[in-house]
Amino acid sequence: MLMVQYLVIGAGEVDLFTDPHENTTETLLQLLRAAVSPEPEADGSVLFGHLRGTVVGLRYYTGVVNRGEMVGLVRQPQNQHDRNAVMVANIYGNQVGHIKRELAAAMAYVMDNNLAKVEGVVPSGTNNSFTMPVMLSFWGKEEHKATVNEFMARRGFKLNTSGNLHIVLSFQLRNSFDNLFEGLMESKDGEKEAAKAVGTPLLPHQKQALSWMCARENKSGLPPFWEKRGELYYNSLTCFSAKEIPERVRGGILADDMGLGKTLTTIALILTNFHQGKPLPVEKCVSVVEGISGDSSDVMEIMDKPDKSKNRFSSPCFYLVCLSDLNTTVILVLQYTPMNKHQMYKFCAESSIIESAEDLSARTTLIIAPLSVLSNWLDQFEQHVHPDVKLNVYLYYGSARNRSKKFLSSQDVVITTYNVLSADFSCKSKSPLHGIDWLRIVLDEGHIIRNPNAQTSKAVLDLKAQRRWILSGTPIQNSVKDLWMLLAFLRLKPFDVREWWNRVIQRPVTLGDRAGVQNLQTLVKCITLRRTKTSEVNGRPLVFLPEKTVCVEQVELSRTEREEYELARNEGRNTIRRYVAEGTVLRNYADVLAILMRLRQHCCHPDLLAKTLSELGAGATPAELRERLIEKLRLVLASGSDEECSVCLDSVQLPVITHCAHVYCRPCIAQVISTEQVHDTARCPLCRSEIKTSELVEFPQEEVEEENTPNSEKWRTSSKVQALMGNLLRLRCEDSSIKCLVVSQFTRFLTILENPLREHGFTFVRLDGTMSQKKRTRVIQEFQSTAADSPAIMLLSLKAGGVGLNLTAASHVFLMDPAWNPATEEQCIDRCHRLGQKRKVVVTKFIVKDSVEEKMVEIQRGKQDLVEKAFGSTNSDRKTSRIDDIKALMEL
DNA sequence: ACCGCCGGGTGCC
DNA sequence: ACCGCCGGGTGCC
Repeated sequence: MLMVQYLVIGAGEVDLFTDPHENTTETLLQLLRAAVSPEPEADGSVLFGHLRGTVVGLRYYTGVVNRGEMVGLVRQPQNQHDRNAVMVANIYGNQVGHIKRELAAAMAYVMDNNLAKVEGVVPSGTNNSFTMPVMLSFWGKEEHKATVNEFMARRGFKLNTSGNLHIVLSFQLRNSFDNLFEGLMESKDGEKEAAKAVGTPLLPHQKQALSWMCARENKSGLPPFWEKRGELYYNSLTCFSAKEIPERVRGGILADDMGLGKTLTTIALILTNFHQGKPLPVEKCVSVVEGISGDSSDVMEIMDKPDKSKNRFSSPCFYLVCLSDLNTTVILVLQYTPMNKHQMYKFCAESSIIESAEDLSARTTLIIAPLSVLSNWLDQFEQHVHPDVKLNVYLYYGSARNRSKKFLSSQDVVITTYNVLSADFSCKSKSPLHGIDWLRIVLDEGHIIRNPNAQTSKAVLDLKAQRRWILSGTPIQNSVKDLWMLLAFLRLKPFDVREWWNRVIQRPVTLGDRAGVQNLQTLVKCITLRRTKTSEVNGRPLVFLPEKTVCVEQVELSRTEREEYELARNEGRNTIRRYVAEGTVLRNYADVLAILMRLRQHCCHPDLLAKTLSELGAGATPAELRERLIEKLRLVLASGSDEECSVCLDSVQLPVITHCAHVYCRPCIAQVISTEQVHDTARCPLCRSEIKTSELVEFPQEEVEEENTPNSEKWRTSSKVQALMGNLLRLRCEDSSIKCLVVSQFTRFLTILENPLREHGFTFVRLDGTMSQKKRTRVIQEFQSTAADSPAIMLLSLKAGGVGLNLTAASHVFLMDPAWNPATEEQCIDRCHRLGQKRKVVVTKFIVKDSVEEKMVEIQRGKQDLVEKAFGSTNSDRKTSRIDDIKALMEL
């Protein structure tokens, strides 16, 4: 019940109590179910046609709509008068009326059976006080089109399939076009000085970001696409209007490239912008001499006059002090806290005395970050908060974490991880994080929540806060879809409800509508600040980064290696050729990946192959089948292909493999199965084989990658290893202080590389995904150390650690094998080519000549082009492009 | 007149 | 609702 109430608030500023006739809770639950459930995606839907219908009963409800406004159609199966009822609501969820009975009966069948989704636009608005027309458009899967149109026609409602609805739509879009620049009026150019409590001077672009962030938190302009029309506020995209000023998003997305100081800027924001633009009152640790010149007339004693004959500060006492510091005169209450030998005083700024109780209720900023960057946050607070300032930062992590709401909300900053938050959320009533009204929430690497089905995302969405920020170097990774969750988190109305997002942004964009793309851009620009490493302020680059050169070093295979490679290639090519001819490439995707994988391993080192070749025969028993599937799952995940789940189009989380060997996130495929099962047997979204929940195979928990360390007696080299060692030895001669990253997707290759490194007396450390957080931090510290005996080389698994890792001690990067996704490589390079790098960065990519690796590089290039075009690639595009990729890789 | 016509009452689902 | 529909009152022109 708690959840229901909260969601109601989340869906829009709905007044629960104005109209007793409205069954608001039920209505909104349905809207929200539509928003959260994996309804047939807008981008997969086709228009069946449209129909002019009638909305009746207007006089019974308070919801008002304008000419051209979009309305929501919600089934009301519980309606006492008619179980076919379809209610009409505006964007805030206020009921406008009902669909006329006969039409509602027909629509109810179509809607309840998920044959189509119906959307409405009211061409005339509520002129008439009794009824009004509504333009209904039916959307759904192609295969349901005929069924729906026939059914509706039989009931006497013939869908019009020639397009006059587009007139309505384009009218709306042109309408919004006029206001395109309104949201951009807010200048991003101003600079703001940070509060004194920030110990590190900000760079100009960081002051700019601070200024922008403060403005976003404090100013109360209208959100994008809203304008004032007389007494009302009007949304030009949905044509919705409201009496109350639409709540502005207090926060946004800081999407600067990594290395530009998002963390520092955020710390500055926390210290600089408390309530009403005033700095956060913080405890100051000052010595007696500095803090108060005892005779100063500025100091007014207000309590318990200290006995001057004794130690002046022997007992707790309070002073009222006026200081002309911090640009403004501030009255401070000083409290002596006797436990610290350095004479600690607690300063409470004037604001905290005068402020209303309401403001005081929220003082804490909650920072949620991936585990890998937790320590970075703590370091940065340590580093950037002025040493005289005692900021209360609490790390909410570990089993001994303090779960007291009172304690947490008295902190200045609480830091936690997505996992902890998500774990707490699973028992929501007990989650202290969900019981606090935060001043501000900061999501570090906020793109983590872009899959709305993920438990973590739900946990994040359910937090209460006045201000919300997303920090992310890559806010859009795959498609426009990624953005929805971010906007929902920011409570960007009305797009936090999925239907309006789909109708106004997502569908127009996926259909290639230019105005749709414009609107999206406007929307994003309004709430996002993004600078890249190459951006400039006043004609100067933001940061001075040393030059970076990337060179490809071709590796020639030895004769034996070449022979083995060609053998494997021909065999694989025949298999894939057969799949292509049969049209079963996707059905045999795991096999295809296995073939490619083997070729890629051949290019690196023959010993990589040993294990994966142990293909079991045609296993007949379920146990054997399971074993093989686990093996394939391992293969798919280890292949570094950045496998994405075809349901959420995101990289797989909680991977499971189907019997047809396709990998999905467990929640995603479970949802697909439960939805499809209702009418039919569930089918694999990729190859249409029948699938069952009970047959999903996941990675066994106990499965720990047992390193069959190739013992050094049997150790042999390979052409690629030789190429690397040649470079490393040369570099060591040139300058022994140079540090290198040696990167591979195959952790077993890293293990193999340990042999020649030891042989040649290199000191090295290793960082891969299997290491505990503690070990990681230690390894990074060791490597970053400038001590003479510190490691010169880091063996790094491509995906380890994720973004945010700081490896600036290295200036040379060796990418041992190409990745499918060039962004992964870029991210990896950026770990050393970032703020703090003093040397020129040299990146060497090893590519085996005449091999699958060369083909991969070609495809990479193609994908980057695609990424630059940004939007538009649909799911089916992806599938065909993937098959094309495979063909190209095998030169078919 | 087991009709038509008139005019008042009435009105979502 | 300046409608449609219902049902009661009414009944040549």
